Amino acid sequence: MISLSYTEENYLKAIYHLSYLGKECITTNEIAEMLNTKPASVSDMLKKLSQKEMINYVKYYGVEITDQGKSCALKIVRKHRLWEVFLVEKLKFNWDEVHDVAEELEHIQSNLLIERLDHFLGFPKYDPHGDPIPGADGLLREKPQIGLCDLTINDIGFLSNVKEAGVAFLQYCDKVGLKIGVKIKVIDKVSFDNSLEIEIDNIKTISISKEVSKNIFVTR
Amino acid sequence: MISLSYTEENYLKAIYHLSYLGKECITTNEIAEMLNTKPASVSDMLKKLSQKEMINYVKYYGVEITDQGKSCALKIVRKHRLWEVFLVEKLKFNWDEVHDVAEELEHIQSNLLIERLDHFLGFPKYDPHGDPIPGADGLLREKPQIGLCDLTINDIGFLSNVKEAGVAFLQYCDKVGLKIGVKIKVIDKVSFDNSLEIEIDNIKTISISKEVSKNIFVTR
DNA sequence: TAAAAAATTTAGACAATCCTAAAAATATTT
DNA sequence: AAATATTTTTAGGATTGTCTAAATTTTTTA
Repeated sequence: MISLSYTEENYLKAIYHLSYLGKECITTNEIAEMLNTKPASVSDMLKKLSQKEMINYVKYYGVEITDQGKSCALKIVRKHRLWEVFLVEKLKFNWDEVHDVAEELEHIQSNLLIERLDHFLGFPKYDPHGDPIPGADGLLREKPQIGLCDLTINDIGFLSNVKEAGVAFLQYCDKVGLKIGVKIKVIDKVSFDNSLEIEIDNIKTISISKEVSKNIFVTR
Repeated sequence: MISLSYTEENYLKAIYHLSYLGKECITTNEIAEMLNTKPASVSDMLKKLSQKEMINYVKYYGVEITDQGKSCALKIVRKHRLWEVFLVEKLKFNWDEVHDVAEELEHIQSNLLIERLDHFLGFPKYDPHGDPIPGADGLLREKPQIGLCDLTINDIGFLSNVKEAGVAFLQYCDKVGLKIGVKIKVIDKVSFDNSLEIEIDNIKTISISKEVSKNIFVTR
């Protein structure tokens, strides 16, 4: 088992997340932006991760994660999401408070720890934001989900996932009643700005902007 | 609040633990040995910790922890011991498995996390080895305890603490039935090698060496 | 398609932390 | 108290990861 430093883990995770968005090729600038660092630092690190065969790196062209790299990244993601569940379910954190702490906890090295934690939490399948938790086998089982912005009038879905873990966004969701599991019905779509009028749990109707609807996913 | 790096925290904690043993002055070599590093590295770090006013450092003479340093160290110790309780109570670790993981977890930076963890665990006063957990106020409340080796024949005590967190020692304790809370009665003391014959919980009688009895503490 | 703009990499420095080897200070022994 | 031994510090170098500035490559634009 190849071991990665704290920093290498963070780079690999960023590359994983970027490649997860369907991009075929990830650029140096994207990584730098995601990690709040400079492109020059990214270039240095790409060489190292390439040497460790976590990525395929072609100078000036871009980066692609290898199977080994993906497997390592998924282990980190698994830890991150399990810790998020712990923080929310057991320690009563709000879903907008967990990210930074989980960002630290995900680097703790102990298989026993993480398997026991998984057991303790009752083998959860999703984290507090609705993201799937990779299994101990390193597999990510996804449920098919649709962006709220892609629904049409009278479509119904159940809120399954929010992308964008920012505090402001999550607090906004809390405020208007957008929680994992609520039933959402699209009442109207304003073609001018692509804002949506939606009904939540048959109770209340609110209007949300395109920016918000892009970050919310539902299952049908 | 002055912030310390992961490494600085480890040095400070080592200095705290060494000074806790009643030493007035801690030497470079002792620290190096405790941290499995070289004296030269220790000298470098002492300069830094001295600049941050965590210690009083007199070249060639030795080191003394300041009030500020002690307060920082106690926060780390608090985190370490709370995590140990979590691992044993909630995740069903054995007491000989917790040290290394807690050694990592103690560096996670989040007051909210540690206060919520404390709450979740029911505000425990002692860790799985019987060591007192410093309060959120940074105070360490101790119970008076006596080394098992200092008891005399027919004395009775309750096992409250084991020093020496080594795996081998803790597994030995498990094997012979020495757990926190058991009642110990001194049956005989062999003057030749200072080994003890003790009765545990009125049930069984075993013989333990001086080395073992030195690491076991009881309350009366 | 040639020039300009943007992205990327390299070169060289810096900070933290570690090390080895040598120098300096302290402690011990005779 | 001088010689020896031990401890501690300094000097200088390695490593990891960061950065800025300059050089290089790719992309865009005119």
